[in-house]
Order: sequence, then C-alpha cells, then structure tokens
Amino acid sequence: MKQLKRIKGTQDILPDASVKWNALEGTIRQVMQCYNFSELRTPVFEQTELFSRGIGQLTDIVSKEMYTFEDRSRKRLTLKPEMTAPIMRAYQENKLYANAQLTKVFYIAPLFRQERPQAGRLRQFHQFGAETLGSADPGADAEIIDTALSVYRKTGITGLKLKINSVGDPLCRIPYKKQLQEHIRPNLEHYCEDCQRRFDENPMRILDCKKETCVALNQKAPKLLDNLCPDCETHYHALKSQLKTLHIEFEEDPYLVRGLDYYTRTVFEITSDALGAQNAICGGGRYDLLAEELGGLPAPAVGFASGIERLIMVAEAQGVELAPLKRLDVFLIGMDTEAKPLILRLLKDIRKAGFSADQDYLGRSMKAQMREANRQNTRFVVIIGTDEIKKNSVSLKLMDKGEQISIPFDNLVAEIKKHYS
RNA sequence: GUGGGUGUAGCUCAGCUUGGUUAGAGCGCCUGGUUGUGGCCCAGGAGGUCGUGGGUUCAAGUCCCAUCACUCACCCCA
Repeated sequence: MKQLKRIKGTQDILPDASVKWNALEGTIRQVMQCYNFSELRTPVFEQTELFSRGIGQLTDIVSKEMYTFEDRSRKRLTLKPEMTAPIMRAYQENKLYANAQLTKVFYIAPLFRQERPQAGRLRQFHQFGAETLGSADPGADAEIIDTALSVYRKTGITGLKLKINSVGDPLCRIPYKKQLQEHIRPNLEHYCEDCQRRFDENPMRILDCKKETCVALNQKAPKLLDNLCPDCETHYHALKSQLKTLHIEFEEDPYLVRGLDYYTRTVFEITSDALGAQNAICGGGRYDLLAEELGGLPAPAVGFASGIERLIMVAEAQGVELAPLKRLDVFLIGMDTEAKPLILRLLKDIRKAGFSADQDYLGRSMKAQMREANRQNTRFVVIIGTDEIKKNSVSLKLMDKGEQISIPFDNLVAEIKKHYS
C-alpha cells in the first residue's frame, strides 16, 4: 500500500524541534507580559470576506494564495493567511474597546498560504505578533517595534536590521500616486513587465523593484517621504525620535512598501542576512483605516508579525540554542522479577515529587538499559537487584560523577533532591 | 504560474563522467569484550524495491525518455 505523506509545504515538528518551539513560545509570552500585551486567540478559519475586504482584493495573498473552500452550507471560508484582520474582527465583534480605551494583544498562531514552498516559506507556517488598537500615538508604533526586538534579544539571535518608512495616509498618498504615475508614464515601456503590470494596481511597488534597469529609472522618482502631509510628517518624526531615545538603530528606506493594502503611515521590516531569499523575519506597521474598512467604528492601530520558522532558522544559522539540552532526571532498572513492583512504586513516587523518570519496557539487558539511560542524558540511575532487596536498599548512580551509592529504600526521593543540581 | 538542482542504508553522502564480481563510507542502531553498570576504545552484526515506470544493451545505481517527490530561486511575503 502506498505510504501516506504530509501535504506539500507542511512540516512535522519532531520531538527534538518541539523543545525549541516550546522554549521560544515561552520567551515570547514572557516578553509580551513585560510589555503588557494579553493573548488573543482567534479561530483558524474565517469568512472569506474578512480577508478580501481587509487585506485588499488586489494583493497577492487574496488574489492567489488563500486556502478558500465552501462548507456544507455553501459558506465561503478561508484558512487565515494573516492575523491582523482576524484580530481587528475580534476586537470589534467583542467590543473590546468598551472595556478599555486602549487594547494591547499578542498572538502565536498557525497561518496558511498556498504558495510555492521555498526556504523560509511554508504553506502552513507560524507567526507571533502584537497589535495595539485604539491609539494613533507614535509611541505605540515605537513600542511595537521595541517589543519585537526585545523578543529577538531574549532569544539570543543577533545581526538584525530594522528598516522603517512612512506610506502616509489617503490625504497624501492619493495625490502622490498620481504624481508618481505622471513621472513614470513617459518611460513606462522601459520598465520590466512586472512593473508595467504594477503601474495601475500599485505604482508604489515599482519603487521597490530590484531589477537594475528599474532601479536606475527610479533614481529621479519623487519620494512619498518628501510629500507627506503635515500630520503624517509629524507622526513619522516623532517615531524616529522615540526610536532614538530607545537606542534602537534603524535605517530609513523610502522604497519600503508593504504588500498589504491596509497600511497607513508607519511601515517597517526587520531582516536577517542569515536567511535566504526570504530574509524578512518581521514586518508590520500602522493600519488606521482597517477598522472602518471592516465596517466597525474607527480605531487607529499598529502591529507587527514575525515568522517563527524564520526566527528558528536564524537561531540555527547562528548556533544559538533556543532550549537547554534535554535531560531525564531518573532512569530505574529492576534486575529481576522481584524488583519490578518495587521499581514501579519508586517510579511513581519520583514522578510525584516532580522529577522526570522512566524505565525500560523492552526487556533489555542491564548494559543496554545503562546505555539507554546514557543516551537520554540521565542524571541518576536507580538500580534494584537481589543484593539491594536483601538489604532493603537501592543503588543510586550519579551519572555525571560516575559514583554509585547505596541508600535505604525509603530515602530515595530525599537523596535525589540532595544530589540534584 | 516560470526556471535551476537533487532523489542510493534511520541520517549525511560517495559510486554515475569512462555500463561489467556479492552496491560502499561516516554517524546512528544492535550484540559482545564486564556472573549486575553508561560515556571512550576494540571486535562483530542487522539494515538498501539504488524515487517510480518504460527504453537501449549480452549486461543499467551508472546511458536515454517519461513521471512523481523533494529542494532552491523568480513573483510575493513572515
């Protein structure tokens, strides 16, 4: 019979890896708590309309990457491809703004996009992120960036680059787009195919093209940063000054454009050159218009999203251990049938005391069991054989020191506590 | 959707150019060297439809075609 396989672009997180995932999720929760973000969990699927309306019809995500299907009642559902829209939906639906003027939430969640997989890009992948809803203050933007960077610092990864930009708001962006199109139009035929396609859909993306000819043509193009309206200008400057106060290094990239429609004003990206072509480990920005787009009350908001798989890739490339080496506290060996019930009792007692403990279930020789204990990086081995039974004692081997001591049967747990380090 | 690369032991890979004994290595695993004692060392052992299907040939892991899978990159994104 044919062996069943996991579907393309998905991953089994095996025991060796899941230890790292758990440790990483732990540091994420810890940092989020310090910054006073609370967890918000949303369903894995939503009405398709949430994303088509929230993210934008013309974006790649909505136009060609969503896992969309009909349920039995012919409702159009979509496996969530990103978290911002669901968070905003939940914020409005549950009227979180009624409890507090300001809502700060974080999430750790699986997301789904049907793309061609490559290094750092899976069809089911995971992001953590934070969103501050209800504030238009540039301080919220700075805090969001600081939060992401704090998580990275805590994990131990280094060498990350922060790029920031402002994409303005409709007030400055709409006239700017026209100005940009006018500038490009005379030379449009010299631009690459992709850029020609972008001309009507999303002219600002043309500035982000990496093709040499396009980069050259873009040299003299007007920059949105030079054409911000006074309010956006003020916001952007306040953000930069707060980042400086926080001693956060950043690079201004006037061509940084994010692919999602809902961004206004602040956008940013954090990259690592330890990654391959997909070098962004974090992306985010402000989305003051999304709330209304989804049919709710106006609510300015800012957030970031960070790829967990990519973070782990960076850690691996840099030799950063996300989790300490796994150790088993106690391995118990019963030498004959008389010892078995005693071992079983001790195993239970040791576990009850909070230590990790295990025994052999394969009927292996003592030598093989010792090897097994060693393989599992065990701290203590407890041995009971006829000698021990006669003396109503157990042998406790301290594996790191190689020493072995004989102790009374009932003192075992206390003795383990004493030698545990 | 487009282009490149790779499929040989549980894992990482050699062998393919120049077809020809029983297809190899390292790591891992198992057994023994110790009547009940791990790591290091030594000795031995198990484990392979050479991705799949077809073709060429006296002979195919090796050459040709097809197909599938994986992978990297483009587009775009975390």
